[in-house]
Amino acid sequence: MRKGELTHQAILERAIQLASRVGLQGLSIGGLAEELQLSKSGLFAHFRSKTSLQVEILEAATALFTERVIRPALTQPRGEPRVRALFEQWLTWEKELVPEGGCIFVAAATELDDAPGPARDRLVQTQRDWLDCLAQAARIAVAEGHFHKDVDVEQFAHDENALLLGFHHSARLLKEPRAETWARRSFDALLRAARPQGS
Amino acid sequence: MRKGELTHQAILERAIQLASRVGLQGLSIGGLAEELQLSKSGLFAHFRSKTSLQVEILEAATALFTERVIRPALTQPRGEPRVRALFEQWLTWEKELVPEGGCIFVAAATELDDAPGPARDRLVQTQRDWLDCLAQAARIAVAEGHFHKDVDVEQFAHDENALLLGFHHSARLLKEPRAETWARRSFDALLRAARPQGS
DNA sequence: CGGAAAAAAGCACGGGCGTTTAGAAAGAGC
DNA sequence: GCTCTTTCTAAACGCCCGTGCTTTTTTCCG
Repeated sequence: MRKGELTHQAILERAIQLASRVGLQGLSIGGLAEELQLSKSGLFAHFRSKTSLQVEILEAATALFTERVIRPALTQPRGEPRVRALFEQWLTWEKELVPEGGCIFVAAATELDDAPGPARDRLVQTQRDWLDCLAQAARIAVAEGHFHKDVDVEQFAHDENALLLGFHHSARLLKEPRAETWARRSFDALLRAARPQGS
Repeated sequence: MRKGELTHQAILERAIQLASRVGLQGLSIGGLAEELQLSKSGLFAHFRSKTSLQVEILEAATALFTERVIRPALTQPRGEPRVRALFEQWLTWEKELVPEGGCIFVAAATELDDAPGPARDRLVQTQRDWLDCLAQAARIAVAEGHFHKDVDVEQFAHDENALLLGFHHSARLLKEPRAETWARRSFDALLRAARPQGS
């Protein structure tokens, strides 16, 4: 009973890496099994279908994301510092994943946007939660007086997320060295505009 | 000699639609042939391999994009109006493609970012050209005095592109009704910041 | 209209896919 | 240490993939 759960976890860990590179659809059970030195059917037995494997990958990735990005940011003081930390943690998350394919959610987003099903549903929920998290941090910044009263926190969250997508695009596809600089500068401008009376 | 070129074109047209939905990798020759009521081998004969089919799809899509997005924008007056037009034309392009999977370049970007090869190379070139185009429009706006002198036009182009990616994400994955409003509002803010002395 | 050339179809291949089933190896608890 | 259960393997399935080869159909031109 313990051994099973252990390999199950190990499979998911490796699957997240592989899926980041080749996508959730591109990931093949045979290929994943080979990487783990496991038989195809042995691996398959852990998940009843490829779809549920995909869903479990997304769930495991969400848990990892929460721990690596959100939790550290929550240790920062309420308000702008925490807003900043969320952005920085995400950049770190993406950069750490560079060798293995970048943020899996970004990859999955365009892959699943036309593919109805449980995997898509799960991804949508994760993305909504993430945007809510960003918006909530901004809301707190308003409450703390770090941002001015009429900042539209949902718009702010959307803009912030767009910058993250832009970074992914520039860094991963175009291999643009200035990507990080650009992302930070844009985010600074976003913060500046949100603060009371300009800077 | 003429008939061949005709079907070749028809194949690419439909392939762009299909690839927008299922991706360049997900697109299968058999599936495409069936949609066109053509034999698999008959279709295959037009392209010597799947890779070159993918490259031709990207090239055809680039031509379409140039005609539908860039050319109309170039009819607008130099400076801010043209910058605006590029943004608006892209939104139109994306919205027109909604029923068939959204902008193929956005889909291909995350799909190919870890897949070295001719298709990726072609896509990178297209994206660089697009960013250059955005930057050049901004440069003209600076020259015309619509934007202030020390606007970093490459940063501007990057930010604008990030907003477009954000729109795609919100509209296609999250089906967010406010996506378009958000995108326009962000872009307005971008323009406002670029104009001499605030508004 | 007839014959050369081009285009499309038909068929078969080797291989990988997701999935199923039956059985071997390994682990757990008494 | 034996037994029962869990975990893993081996082999096979039907299916679709990209890709060649051969043949038939269509198109073009003198």
